[in-house]
Amino acid sequence: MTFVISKLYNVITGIKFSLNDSLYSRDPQNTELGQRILKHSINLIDEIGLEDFTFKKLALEIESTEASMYRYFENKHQLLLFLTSWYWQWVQYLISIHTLNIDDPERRLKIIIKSIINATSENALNEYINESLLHRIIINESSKAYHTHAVDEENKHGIFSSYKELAETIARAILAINPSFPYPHSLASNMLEMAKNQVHFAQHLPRLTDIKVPKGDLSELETMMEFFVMKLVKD
Amino acid sequence: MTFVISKLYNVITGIKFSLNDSLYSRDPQNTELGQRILKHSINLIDEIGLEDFTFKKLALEIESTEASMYRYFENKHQLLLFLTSWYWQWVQYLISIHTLNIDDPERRLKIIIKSIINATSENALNEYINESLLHRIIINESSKAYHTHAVDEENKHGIFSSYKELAETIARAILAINPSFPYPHSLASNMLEMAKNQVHFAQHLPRLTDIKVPKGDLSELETMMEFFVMKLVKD
DNA sequence: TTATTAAGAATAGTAAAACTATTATCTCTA
DNA sequence: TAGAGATAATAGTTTTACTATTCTTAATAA
Repeated sequence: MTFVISKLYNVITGIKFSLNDSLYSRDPQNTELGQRILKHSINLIDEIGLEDFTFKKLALEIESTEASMYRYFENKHQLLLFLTSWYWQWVQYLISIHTLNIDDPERRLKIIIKSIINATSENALNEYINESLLHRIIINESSKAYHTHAVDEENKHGIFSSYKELAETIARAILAINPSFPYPHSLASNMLEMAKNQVHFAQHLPRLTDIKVPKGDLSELETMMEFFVMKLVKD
Repeated sequence: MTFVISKLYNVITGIKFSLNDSLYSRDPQNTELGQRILKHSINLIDEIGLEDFTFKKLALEIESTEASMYRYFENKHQLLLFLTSWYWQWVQYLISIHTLNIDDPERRLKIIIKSIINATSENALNEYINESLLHRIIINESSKAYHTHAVDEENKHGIFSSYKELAETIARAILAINPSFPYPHSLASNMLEMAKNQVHFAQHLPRLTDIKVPKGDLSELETMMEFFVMKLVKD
């Protein structure tokens, strides 16, 4: 019996990404407490927002201690960086799966758009990350990850590489359709930002958008994104 | 002599906008200390970033007290909201001047693009707001203004109306070119966001863009924005 | 001229956030 | 069974983000 419990203690379930060392003090994916930190921080940030989120509140939720949180992440900003990186790797992973045998460049790009937008509804088959809530955090909080005075320093440590690699993937797909398109990287990053912002606007500042997101249904966003991207990319 | 000093004390110089009541506790544009708060907060936020910025440091800079800062703004988030609102009203004002006698819709939209991008180089003729630094703050920090758990509450109080009115102006200009364009508001907000993000990326995460901003020269951004917008809007 | 008001300064707090350090305990593994 | 690694428990410190109160001075209105 104790054997089962002690074994359970170390079981790592589902998908796990290799993330840059600088995104944590100790990799939370590898321990039970680490996974609980991820799970509950996603719940709590979604619930009260990053500003009001503290390690003390998180520890209370988990029934652990503040000090234990600090063994995994230096501060809540690093935790946010971890969560966003994880998310972008997840999107990258979904794109690679869904475009595996697709040769038509236009179909590829459309699948990429779909993957960016619907990453939330696919299940990572790990128990500690709720992609749907994480998606909401990405929409609401992720811009804070790179809008900071420490961007350059953090960038040197490779903190943003998953985001940049995802943008590179999209840029390549754009060029596959139109090799002379002059702004593939700008369009790629703009697609990612637009996918976030337009949902946020639809939900909070509806005069800033023309789409609706009824009950989280993102199909209007997908139609619009396709319209924008295809009109721009095609000759 | 005392007369001159006491009179100087109350001189309000240059342009002044009427901003929503909820953006301050006491309108900083109306007093000497208020103007110094605006001026030095712009300098200080630009220098150390919003995260490290505190009213204590600001008071030290101004040689006033923390408590006095709180008589103008409830907290630093409200100060950020004030600065961003001021900036968007400033851009709106520039657009209205520059498009005054322009009837050709395409020329109008191009002037709008130019105004959004080059708002920084025009002088407001008031001494307490440095538009160039403020523009950098907008680029680096303004997204934090509406990415907060209190968006809905703040939106109810009309906090974001200058941004929304500016977007509405742009949307109308888009429809003037192509009345059947299906996403005028989304394109308008995306233009504003893109103008910020692409500069930020060029300066800090260059793999996310194709433009360069050498020594703050924004001409490549303008060319790209025109390309994107015109290709999308025109039939 | 004086009384009133408003602006700002000075002082002195508090509560919470954001950490850090130390020691103890517990469990797994060698 | 000893040692390593993970987590807990405890107890701090510093800084931030405020609030409250009193005092002084300047502007203004009667």
